[in-house]
Amino acid sequence: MDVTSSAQGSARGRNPRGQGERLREDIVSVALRLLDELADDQALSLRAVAREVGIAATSVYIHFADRDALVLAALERCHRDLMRAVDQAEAISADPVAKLRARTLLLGTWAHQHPGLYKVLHESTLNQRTDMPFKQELAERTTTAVQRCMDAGLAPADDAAAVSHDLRAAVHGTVSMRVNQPDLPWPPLEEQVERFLTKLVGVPPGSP
Amino acid sequence: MDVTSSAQGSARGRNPRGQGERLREDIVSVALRLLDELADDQALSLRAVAREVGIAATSVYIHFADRDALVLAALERCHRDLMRAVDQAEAISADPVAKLRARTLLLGTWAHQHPGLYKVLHESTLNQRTDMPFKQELAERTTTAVQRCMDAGLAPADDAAAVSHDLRAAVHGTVSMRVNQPDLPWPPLEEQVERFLTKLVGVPPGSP
DNA sequence: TGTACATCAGTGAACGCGCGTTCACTGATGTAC
DNA sequence: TGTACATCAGTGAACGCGCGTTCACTGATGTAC
Repeated sequence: MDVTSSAQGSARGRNPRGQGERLREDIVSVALRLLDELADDQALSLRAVAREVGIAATSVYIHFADRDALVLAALERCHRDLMRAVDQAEAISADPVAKLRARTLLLGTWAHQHPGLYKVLHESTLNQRTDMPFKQELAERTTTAVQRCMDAGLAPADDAAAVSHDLRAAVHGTVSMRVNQPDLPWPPLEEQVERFLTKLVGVPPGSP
Repeated sequence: MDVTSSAQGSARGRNPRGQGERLREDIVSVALRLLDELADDQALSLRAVAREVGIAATSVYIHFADRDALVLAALERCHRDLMRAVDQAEAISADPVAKLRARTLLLGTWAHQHPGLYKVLHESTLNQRTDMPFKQELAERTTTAVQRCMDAGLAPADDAAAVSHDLRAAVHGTVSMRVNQPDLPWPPLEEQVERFLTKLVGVPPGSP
């Protein structure tokens, strides 16, 4: 049996001088992995994170004030990564409708790949305990994407914020149902998203 | 200071012979109240329930095999009560569209009144750990309500199951967003539900 | 009518566990003189 | 070039807490004879 390494597999040495921030990144990465597995912010223990990183529990306090600060930092990185992925997906086409579709679908597939993180980000009780202002960016960008479709005449002119909210609600709803009851036989997400886009936003059906 | 009563206020005496089941109902009631406050099934402790009921923690085991069995029993009663409320709301009118609207709105207002229970019922990790077959009834009845509108010619004939799923997803989505971030300025639920009914189901707008 | 016994509705002490957090500490590496 | 000192990146023991669950038990009430 390998004595030099613990549960997480790779042995951790002390970081060189000036590189103490590396540990912070490692802690956040492990926290994100565990949060995705647990699908519940309250279930994540600081000690479990430390154990998995391969450090003493007390070392977490070098970088984070307390458990909640750690979870919040993890969710902030999670959100940043997600935003970048959405931006990339949108960039594949210049067509406003294709952009809106790509962004919407990416959110759906990301949730499918990271159901636990999706739940923690949008449904954990941390939302009640502290507010996460960064989350608003996602909503604003969807409204921008909807507005683009209207401006280009590809969707009937309307209150973009209201339409965007309807679309986000519908997509969040089906994604939430799929994430929370993964064993039920759900219809294909693509077709449902297409219906939401045509019925709620009013974009032409089946455009590229 | 009143020594005869504990935190919950009313002193509890032993139930008379043959009435041992009363305690079971009391435990479930308290569990529901705490679940609504906590909004998280994992956060509910058997000991907290016992404390609040005014009994020894061990007494819970007389009626429930373990903590999860208690939570499941509570959610089953919660669901039963909710179903009855929905049925009552539907009964106020004979018009299929009014019925569908009433049922949909009641689910929304119920969630607003019991945000914690809504979360536990639909978003808690208990959904992953055990399945709750009774929940399917709610979905089926919505599909029935949609089908009625189609049969009466009040909505375009379509796949009622798919339309029902779209409607439930949209409503669950906006309710979930409102419940999880209660401090954000949400637009009126009635108007949004009306949009979902007209755009997703295709019922005539503003009918009584 | 009396009494032994069964049943019922609970109780109290104890178990081992993992948790968040505090505290004083270690030992390697750089820096001022 | 040597050495005292500061800084950095962490550690280990300990705290008190609430938890789920097990176990042997109590004391009131009904029932058979």
